[in-house]
Amino acid sequence: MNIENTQSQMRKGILEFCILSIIRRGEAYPSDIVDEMRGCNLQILEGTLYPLLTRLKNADMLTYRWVESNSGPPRKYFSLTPKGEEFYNELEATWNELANAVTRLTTKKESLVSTAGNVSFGPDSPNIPTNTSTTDKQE
Amino acid sequence: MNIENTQSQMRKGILEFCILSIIRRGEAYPSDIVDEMRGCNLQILEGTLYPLLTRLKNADMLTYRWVESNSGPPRKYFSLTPKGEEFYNELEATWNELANAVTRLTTKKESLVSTAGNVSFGPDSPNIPTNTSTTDKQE
DNA sequence: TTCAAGTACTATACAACACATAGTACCTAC
DNA sequence: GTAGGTACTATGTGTTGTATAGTACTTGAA
Repeated sequence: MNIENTQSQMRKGILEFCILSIIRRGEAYPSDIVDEMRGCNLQILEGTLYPLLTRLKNADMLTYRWVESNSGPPRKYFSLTPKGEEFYNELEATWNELANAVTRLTTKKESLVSTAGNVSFGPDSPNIPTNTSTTDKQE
Repeated sequence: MNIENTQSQMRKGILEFCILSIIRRGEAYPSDIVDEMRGCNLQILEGTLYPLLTRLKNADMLTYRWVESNSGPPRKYFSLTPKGEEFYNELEATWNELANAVTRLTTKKESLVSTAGNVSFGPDSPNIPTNTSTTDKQE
């Protein structure tokens, strides 16, 4: 439970969305995409991107065409299919809902919950430990 | 690659953040949290929440105290530890960065990439298929 | 011509996590 | 004391990002 891991989890959820967004603006091949992402402070690795593109292609969200390069092997330039466009739109809606929900949650004031203070402890509850803040591991 | 799955992936990354945010406003027990999340259109299930809380507690981000209920067994009321506060602040910063990055990506205009049109096809490239839009599965 | 270096893509094993599901313990009420 | 509800626990599964190694093509220099 380190911070890097959690940050990576956050990124993870929106990777597809970001990649589709980049491709949506115009054909792109993997290195383009990596550069774009990095330019927006979004880490992504080859080992992540290639499988993801393959998955999207096999789901008929993307197509590609081979384009020769003058500095190395040919490249796969990806673009969105109609189905991919539709998918992207749904993801965009989802993202907006999510961002709204987070904003609502994090900006809400306190004292909506926390009725716990009114409930009295049970002095004779059979299995309830009496210490207020427990630190015992129980796995 | 259905939309529900991807939406779930998006949620996944921010679950910890949201839960910490709720607890941060005041002590809460699991059902409180589920209700709060649902109230913000954020689906979460028991089977997800309980392991997550246990993980956070074992990482010393949360503590709990037992509080008797007058309608069932006693409840674990969770609250943030200092370490948890710190963790939350880092997550908040990460979320803001991420949200910014997505905004930048999705609102960027086209025509920054897509220089692909200028590159000519190689008619004699050995292993390059000549069809423009491929649909072959290759796994 | 052949060998090295760089670029582009592929394949495989691994770890983290949400989710589904079943199970246990406690409480209240009839 | 037994049934039903609430709170929490335990285990297995599928998806997916990541790490790492490997293959194929191109260019350029010895």
